[in-house]
Amino acid sequence: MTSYDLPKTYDFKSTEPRVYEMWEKGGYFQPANDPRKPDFDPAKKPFVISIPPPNVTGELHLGHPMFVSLEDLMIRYHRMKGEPTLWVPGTDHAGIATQLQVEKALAKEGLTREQLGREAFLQRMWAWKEKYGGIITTQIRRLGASCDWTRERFTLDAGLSRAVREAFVRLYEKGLIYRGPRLVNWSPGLKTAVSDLEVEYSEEPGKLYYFKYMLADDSGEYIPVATTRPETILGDTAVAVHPEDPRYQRYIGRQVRVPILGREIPVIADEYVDREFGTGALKITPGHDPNDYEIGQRHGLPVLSMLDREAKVTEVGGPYAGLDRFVCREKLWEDMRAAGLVIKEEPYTLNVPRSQRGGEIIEPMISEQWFVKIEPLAQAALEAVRDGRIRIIPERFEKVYFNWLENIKDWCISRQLWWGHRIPVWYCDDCGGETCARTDPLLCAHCGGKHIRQDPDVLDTWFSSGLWPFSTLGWPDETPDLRYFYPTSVMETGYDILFFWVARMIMMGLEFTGQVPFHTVYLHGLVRDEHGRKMSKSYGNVIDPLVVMDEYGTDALRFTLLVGSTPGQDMNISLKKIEANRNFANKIWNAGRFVIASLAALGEDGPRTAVSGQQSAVRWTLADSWIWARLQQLVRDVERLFQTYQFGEAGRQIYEFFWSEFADWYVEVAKLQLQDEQTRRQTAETLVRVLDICLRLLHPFTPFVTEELWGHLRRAVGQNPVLSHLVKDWPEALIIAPWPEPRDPEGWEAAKVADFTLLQEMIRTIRNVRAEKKVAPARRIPALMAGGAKTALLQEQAGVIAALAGLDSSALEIRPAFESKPEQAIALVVGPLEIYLPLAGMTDPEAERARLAKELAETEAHIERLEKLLAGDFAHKAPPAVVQREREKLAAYRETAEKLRAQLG
RNA sequence: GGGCGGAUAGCUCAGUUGGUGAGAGCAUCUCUCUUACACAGAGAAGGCCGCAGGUUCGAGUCCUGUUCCGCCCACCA
Repeated sequence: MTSYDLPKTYDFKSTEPRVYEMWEKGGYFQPANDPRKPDFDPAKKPFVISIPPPNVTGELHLGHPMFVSLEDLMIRYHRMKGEPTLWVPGTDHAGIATQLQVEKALAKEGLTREQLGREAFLQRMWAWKEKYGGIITTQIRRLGASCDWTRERFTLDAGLSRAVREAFVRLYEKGLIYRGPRLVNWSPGLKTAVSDLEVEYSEEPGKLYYFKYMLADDSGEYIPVATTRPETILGDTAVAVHPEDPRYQRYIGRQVRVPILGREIPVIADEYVDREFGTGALKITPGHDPNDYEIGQRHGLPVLSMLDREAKVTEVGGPYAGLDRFVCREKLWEDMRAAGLVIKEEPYTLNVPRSQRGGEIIEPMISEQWFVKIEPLAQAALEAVRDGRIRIIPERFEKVYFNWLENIKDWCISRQLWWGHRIPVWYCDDCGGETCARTDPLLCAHCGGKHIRQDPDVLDTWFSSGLWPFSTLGWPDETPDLRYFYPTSVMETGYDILFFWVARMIMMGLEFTGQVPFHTVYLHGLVRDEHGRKMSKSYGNVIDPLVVMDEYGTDALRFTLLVGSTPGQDMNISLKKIEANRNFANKIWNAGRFVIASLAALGEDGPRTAVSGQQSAVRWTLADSWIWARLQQLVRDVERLFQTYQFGEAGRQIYEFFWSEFADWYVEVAKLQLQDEQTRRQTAETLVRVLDICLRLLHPFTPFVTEELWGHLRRAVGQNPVLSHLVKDWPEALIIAPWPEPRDPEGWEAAKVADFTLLQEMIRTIRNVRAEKKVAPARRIPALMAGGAKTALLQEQAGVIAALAGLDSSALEIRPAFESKPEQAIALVVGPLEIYLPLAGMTDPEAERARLAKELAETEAHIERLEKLLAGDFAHKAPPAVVQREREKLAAYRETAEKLRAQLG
């Protein structure tokens, strides 16, 4: 006999690392682990996901478990379906974020990157990456991610750098990349340009400053102007009024004098000006405001840059040169007040642009930058979603996507950083020509001169991530991987990077490969704390996934995230939920222990049973039939839900089935059936088969506990002389076990389910009364039952009923009907059944009558409602099946009412 | 200014072709250490499904309007 000694509580701590190692070493994460199968079976359609590459030195937060759980779930599901399945892992160099980390470390040594120099700084960067780069992938492994680590990539590695270079050059040659001075969002702290997406606006209290723009003719007249940024007065090159504004019409074309500086600038007319706002006159600073820039272009105004890279005033600002922008604001305003130019200040709520990274105020500034002419790319990307080649889940994000692409502006791709892909363009000192090349050139392509210098800037991080789905598969080379696995299948990521990343991948994928990079985009929501607040260190509400995994196990965390989230919807997480799911993992474990233990008992007398010819014509018990039918229904539902990306609902249904039907009911009945020589074997077999299928269904959700338990089950069944045939075709690990196939329901199923459901109702009713009457749980009580048409069922199930309802089976009497109702008994009616519990001394006739009367009244109310319903339009307008169902309900209520009346009578 | 999402039990949330007695987990109350599990079992209580209209035989589910909360985009000084 086999002795199994599994711990009472699932030990995730020792299990998880062992199981993960087994998977990874076993090669199961690679598309074809079976040596007999070729890697690239042309007959099969592969399922492929590119991981959203985390920042190479980033810290693990709940966003990671979210996407890892979802993607691993899909990957495991498809792998179990036997599809060649590939999940490409990797990390992102994350330009600004990573560079900032290293600069911060340098600052502790009192150093800046400028002091170190570009080359030495980059060495530090790489050293940093080597030191911390492995942490995040180790943590992602801990989450159970079944990525193919042999294909791991990094956005700055040689292959991907070549892809970036190729992409840039192609766009350049096509004329889709250009360089020029433009007004861009400048981050003075980071000293780089950032894209529109990297600017966040926040409402903050500020002031609206009113002042006088004096006419230059010394007439003493002035135009009142209001501004929120007085320091930009130093860069003004015009004052604009509405052409039809009677207040200011006479000034149009005249000159006014810039306060303090005394420069003369024109008064211009432009329809852009809103007469209602402020004073109706607008100062124009083309060098530091996007709208003013536009107006300036229209009127041919000069552009002055009054701030430098660090947001200090330039020589344009005359006496204020060198001052910080905010110091200048104060100082200039004071000086203007002294000069009598100030009218007033008003409190005003500003929408302040801030850097998504550093948080400091973004300053619009003119600078020389590289741009991608995005319009043609955007058109193709719009088309791909419009015509359904790409589907976004949830669908409403398609609208958001359209809206963004339809109003897109050119993409500023250059960054004044050092950590990243350097712009592959060289400038010639001799002829001034520009050389853009796939490999570093030695000579100028125009004049052949050798005095060339590479552009100092690097590319926006998202430029390289935009290539991710194909660059990781070998592009620009036509590798076997690229041919077989591209386009990928699903892009799963957070909705917060729909524009940053998803849209750009689609644009670049279409541009460079002519194909969509994936056919489905699945967007998950953000993870928030249990009251829906954003997690942040300052709130102190951060849940650290590592701590959670330590305390509750990875499966609990994964299951919580998977079951608690709906696509595109933010989710609130709490330790309470994780704890509940830790309990579920333990439930799985213990149900498994029970099944395995039941085998051991069977093994002892197994051969005897086999010899006696039990295996022929096994008659399933009601419970066997019921659980099997319910399981088949579950398999069908789960399949449908997976196909429609409703993973959370699928998880909930498996949970519900496993706990409330399998563990709470079937296992309880099985305890009886295992004691009976007649049913022992089939019960063990049913337990094994149901558990097996449940573990397969659960595996994508909770891979560790299911793999571990399945291994134990497989071994135990394999060693069992009676049932070993059950595991003949089980593979060596659950991760590659075939996914349960849905089958159409068989004819007998509905009736068996209905019978068992009636039994459950009856048992619950008896338990309820026992609890109400405070009958000691251990006390076995007698019962009389009138079964009517269900008498045979009840007689057959007497053992189950007695055991689960706590009845004394020697005092359980089941007949079709009773002539007269027993005295001194509690009467219960469950559908067509009458039950009497003769609890001597515990019954109060008056209370009993009241209880029955109340039940009757409720039943009659139901009858009345249904009669009315069936008499109306419902009967001929609703589908027949629905009407039939209501008719049956009505009949059942009538039967119940009749019994109740008889008992009261 | 434009768009989107949420509002269902005390709390956090499910509820996807509208089908007619509204679900889960946690919390609460009562009982039980019954040989898988106290990270458990049995039972109970708890909900004009935001509000107002409409469509329909039938609405938590579809339409219109509305209130509150949140998010995204745009950026009128």
